[in-house]
Amino acid sequence: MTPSETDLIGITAKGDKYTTVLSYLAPTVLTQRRDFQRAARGKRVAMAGFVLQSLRRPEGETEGIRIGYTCSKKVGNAVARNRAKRRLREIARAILPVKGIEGHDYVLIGRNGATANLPYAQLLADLEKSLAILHGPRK
RNA sequence: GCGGAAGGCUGGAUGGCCGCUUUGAUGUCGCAAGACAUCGGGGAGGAAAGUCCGGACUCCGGAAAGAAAUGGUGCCGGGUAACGCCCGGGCGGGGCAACCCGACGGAAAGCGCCACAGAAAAUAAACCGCCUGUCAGUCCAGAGCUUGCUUUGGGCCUCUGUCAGGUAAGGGUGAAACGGUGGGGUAAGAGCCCACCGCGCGGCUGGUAACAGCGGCGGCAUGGCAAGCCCCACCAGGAGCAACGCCAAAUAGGGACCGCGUGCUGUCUGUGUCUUCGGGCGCGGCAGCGGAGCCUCUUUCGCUCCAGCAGGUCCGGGUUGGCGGCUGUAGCUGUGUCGGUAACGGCAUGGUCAGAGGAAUGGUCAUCCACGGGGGCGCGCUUGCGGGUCUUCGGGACAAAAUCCGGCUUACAGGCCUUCCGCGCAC
Repeated sequence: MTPSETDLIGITAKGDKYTTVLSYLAPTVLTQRRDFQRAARGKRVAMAGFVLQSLRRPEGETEGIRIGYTCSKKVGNAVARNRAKRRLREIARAILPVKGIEGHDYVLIGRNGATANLPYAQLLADLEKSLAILHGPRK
């Protein structure tokens, strides 16, 4: 995990191969509890299928986009939680490398029923919309 | 055909695009660890679940035996690595049957409890009742007179009451009332006597056994609850893969060895020193004795300590990260064959391809297939049901590995198969 992260940073620093090697830009996944707790203090946007939290990390920490997923027991049993997390991962994989902003931590939270059942296109659109709400006024 | 009983299988399919994880080969980069690319292989379940039992494995507790405590199991025999599981059998209960269900050892070791109701809930007792006797009245006869009372005698036929005794048939209560039914017997009754049933004891026969059958004896003793405590037999040391091992980092001050030092007695062709040459004293090694510690206790064996310390050298508890443990073997399973009623076991042969780790095994779209609802068309007939076809809408049970096996329990849409039972119809 740690070597891949440094490698990724090395290549993005060169800059030029941006579009061809999208997979290089795959966001690092959050695992530590304290990262989730810190992100929870940041901005949040609630959509029908999920809740998005976002926080700009302080200067000097690791670079790149980081993303975490949370599905509590409110979402359902283990099968329902797994399905919700997988759909959240898919929309994050499709949107974040393009629309996400360097140096931010994002946390996607699953919602009971909706995350697993809403149409996929709506989830994609909602994630774009929520990122625009988070980053829009600042620019 | 309808209604059941038992057992087993299955748990959507195909394709396009985009991913995740593991692994093999090749290539590129890199000192290396490794990273990336291309091609190829693998990637949830019958319950993966509940975490309820039994193990494997790992660590901890000095070893073994016994005891106590605690917990569990509980008809008999077999299977198994083991089990509280499975198979077969017995007994009891349910069902017309197929079949199903069973905390199924002991209540004459002891304690405790048995609500309400009822006279009485356990060394039996006696409320109503039934019967016998005594006395009084009633009854019969006589006498007196105030003519409905007094008194004398008789009787026990009828009834009423008091008292004394017999009885437990009947009544009523209850989940349960001190054997049941019938007959004899009696003042009324009663195992008081008899027959059958039940129960107990001992015998024979069958069975490995649980148990069953047969005939004998005993007049009947032993109410129920052990799912209240308990007794008996058997089984269990504790904790768990977040076990545990290794590596690195930073950190904290624990342990081992060396040095100096160390109960008593004996011993040493060890050694130092003193000597009057007998030996004394010190140090060291070994043995014994005593004391202390070592699973809750006891015994035996074993181990450690019995003096600590200014010092020197080495190791490193817990934490974080990484690697291992980690998936193939008491294996599991298909087929054949042999033994066994069966569970299962032996032999031969084939397959065995999840291994994540804040946790992959997917996301999405299309078509099809189950299934459900609506509508159209035509068909059968028991006239409002059956099945056919077309179209449209909905729509996919329960539930996701987390060290691994054997079980149990619980959840589960729809579909499929086999065997058996009862009823109806036809032959």
